[in-house]
Amino acid sequence: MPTSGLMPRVTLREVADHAGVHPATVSRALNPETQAMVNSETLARVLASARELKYQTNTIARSLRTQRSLTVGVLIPDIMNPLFPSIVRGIEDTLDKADYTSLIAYTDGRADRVTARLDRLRQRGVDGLIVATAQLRDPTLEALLEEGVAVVQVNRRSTSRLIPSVTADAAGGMLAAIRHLAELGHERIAYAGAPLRVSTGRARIDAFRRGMRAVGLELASERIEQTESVSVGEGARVGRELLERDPQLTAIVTANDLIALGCYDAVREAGRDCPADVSVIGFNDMPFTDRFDPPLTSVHFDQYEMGATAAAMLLRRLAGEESGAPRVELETTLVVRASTAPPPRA
Amino acid sequence: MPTSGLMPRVTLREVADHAGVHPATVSRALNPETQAMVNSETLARVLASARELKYQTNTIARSLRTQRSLTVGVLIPDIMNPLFPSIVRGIEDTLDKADYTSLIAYTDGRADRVTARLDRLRQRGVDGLIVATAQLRDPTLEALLEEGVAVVQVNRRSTSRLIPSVTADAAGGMLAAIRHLAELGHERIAYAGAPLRVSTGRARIDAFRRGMRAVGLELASERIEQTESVSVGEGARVGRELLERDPQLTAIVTANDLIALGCYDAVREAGRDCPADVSVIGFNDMPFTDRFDPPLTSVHFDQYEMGATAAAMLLRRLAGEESGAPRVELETTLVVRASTAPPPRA
DNA sequence: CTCCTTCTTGCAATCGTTCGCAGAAGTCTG
DNA sequence: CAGACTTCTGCGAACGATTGCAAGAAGGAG
Repeated sequence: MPTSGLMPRVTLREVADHAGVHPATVSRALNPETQAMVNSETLARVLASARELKYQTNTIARSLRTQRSLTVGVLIPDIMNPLFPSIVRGIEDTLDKADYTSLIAYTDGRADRVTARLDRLRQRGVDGLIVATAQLRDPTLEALLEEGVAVVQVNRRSTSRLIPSVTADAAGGMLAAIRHLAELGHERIAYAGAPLRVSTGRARIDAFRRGMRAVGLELASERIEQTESVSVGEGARVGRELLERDPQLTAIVTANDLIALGCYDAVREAGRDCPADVSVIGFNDMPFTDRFDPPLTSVHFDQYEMGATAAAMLLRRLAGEESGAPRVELETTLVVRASTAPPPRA
Repeated sequence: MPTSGLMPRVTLREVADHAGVHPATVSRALNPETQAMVNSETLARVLASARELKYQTNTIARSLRTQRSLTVGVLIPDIMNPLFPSIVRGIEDTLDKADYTSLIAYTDGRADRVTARLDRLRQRGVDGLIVATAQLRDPTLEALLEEGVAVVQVNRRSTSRLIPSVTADAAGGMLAAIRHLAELGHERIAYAGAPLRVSTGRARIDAFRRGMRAVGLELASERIEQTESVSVGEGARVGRELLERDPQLTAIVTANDLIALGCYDAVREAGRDCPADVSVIGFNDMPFTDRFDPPLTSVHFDQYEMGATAAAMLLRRLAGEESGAPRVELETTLVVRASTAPPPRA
């Protein structure tokens, strides 16, 4: 009859009986907050009993009583995108230190799944949420805000200034990318962006435009295009489009490493070479970019750190220590590798 | 006063009052199992009330009462290893269909963290476990088995034949890899393996030995070495070692793509070229291997499928439909890319 | 010796469900 | 029309912890 499941078997009551005290006393003895209330002699006895019986608090029972689950929901668009494991890891580690556990939910970028996942998480009684799926205009998030749910956005953010967020500094990264290309001598620079309905898409195209102006280069609308979704395939499609519209372009700046990979394909299909004929720059500097062929020049930021600070912000909020809605922007730097080179001589 | 948390606010009792019935009736009406017990008229009324009040069951309360959390713990050595996101995704998707949720825990491959994570999961009352961290001799797993906990191993497995597992067919993959090299004309083939304390390390070196014998090639012990851990750095170390011991070797078969990447580095450092001078073959065929420089020839298996079948096995076990301990081996195939070529002419 | 603190512990209610048991209708059979 | 049977719903006790309240003991002040 091996079907005991993993539920902890020894209860508070049993420890109490063993130590000859009331369950309430055991509860107090085991909780650091209330430990001071109990006589040091009894405390020792209770602790000994607990250890002997290998007592473990039943989190479920506690949560029911205290109305706090010590659990945080994490909404991720797609775990297959190599950007997210590092972020998740940062979240996980910091929550862990505060005895919180994270419940991760994947949405595949589909809005209907967002609500479904959200309901699921709510049913499980999460105390707060970290959301990496924010749309620029996101009614779902605003509804959560209305309800007074603790929410923090990571990587992407919505227009609502009331929800805290941790994002990467698009302006700095883009400017560095464009400067780098300009210094190499590029002039006809194209942009392959992410969908405008998410903040990263929006912020990065804005940053691209400003950056081009800043270095005094021409902004031709035929050299700017967005993908429908963030994927290698879409990147290839847009890359082809750009190369067709302006065969003279010598560089493509992208909003994302996956899109950049797609552009590699497009360049190759057009019978050209990266970086000899066309330079390509990515964004995010996801793991293994240095291994690609050619190694990808990309805008880098600390992804682990992004997750960690988002989690820390949420914890502060849950502890009631923070009531504002800070918008943290993480520093970005350009990592130059081999996908960028001087333009071919005309 | 925005601190309501995410706990569902409307309770069964409120729905009952609204519908003019007893809470127990609402409970029965909402549970598919017991729905048949309630009169269709009352059923309709209760359902209407529930919908109107947007009732959502409080999973925590239910779990406390039923002693089942509908939660499964997943132990992963390292989420940063690109092999695991796909597996996790497969697990997640199949659990989801059965209304189970997964609690993911990362161990960083450290044994002490395994027990800590396990205690954590147990406190949270998981119904079963999917373990990707198994050591070949794993007392922890055996202890769990003793306790009658439902456990399934994925990717790696321990020696205990009592615990179900889903792994990749090492023999088939290795043989295909060696055949491929032999056909290209290689003779001095080296092996860079994973640690022998995990089953993948053990199984793959055995498979390598058998494969070499099968095609009639010499098995020189100086051309066989294992890493201490599964990482690019360790792969490079072992690669260097192998190249130093036998500078004449023309191919390296590895137990893992990360190790293969390390071998790329070692080959390059030795002033040689892959694949012109040294061919390299990986194992796992993780995402983006086709993007590496050169694109990596690797032994492939369906990682998503691996996670999915492991989850399905656990679910069956939890439903009491399965009492044996099946050991599923997933088919492996060699994906030939550009890291393998004929050996240089002597 | 009484009154008032301070410390320590026990009592019992509560969190939101589920489920065994029992009872109230209603139906059927002979 | 009595008795047996089915169908439906309510009652109340769990599940395992936490916590406000009260009470007993001990000690000090007046």
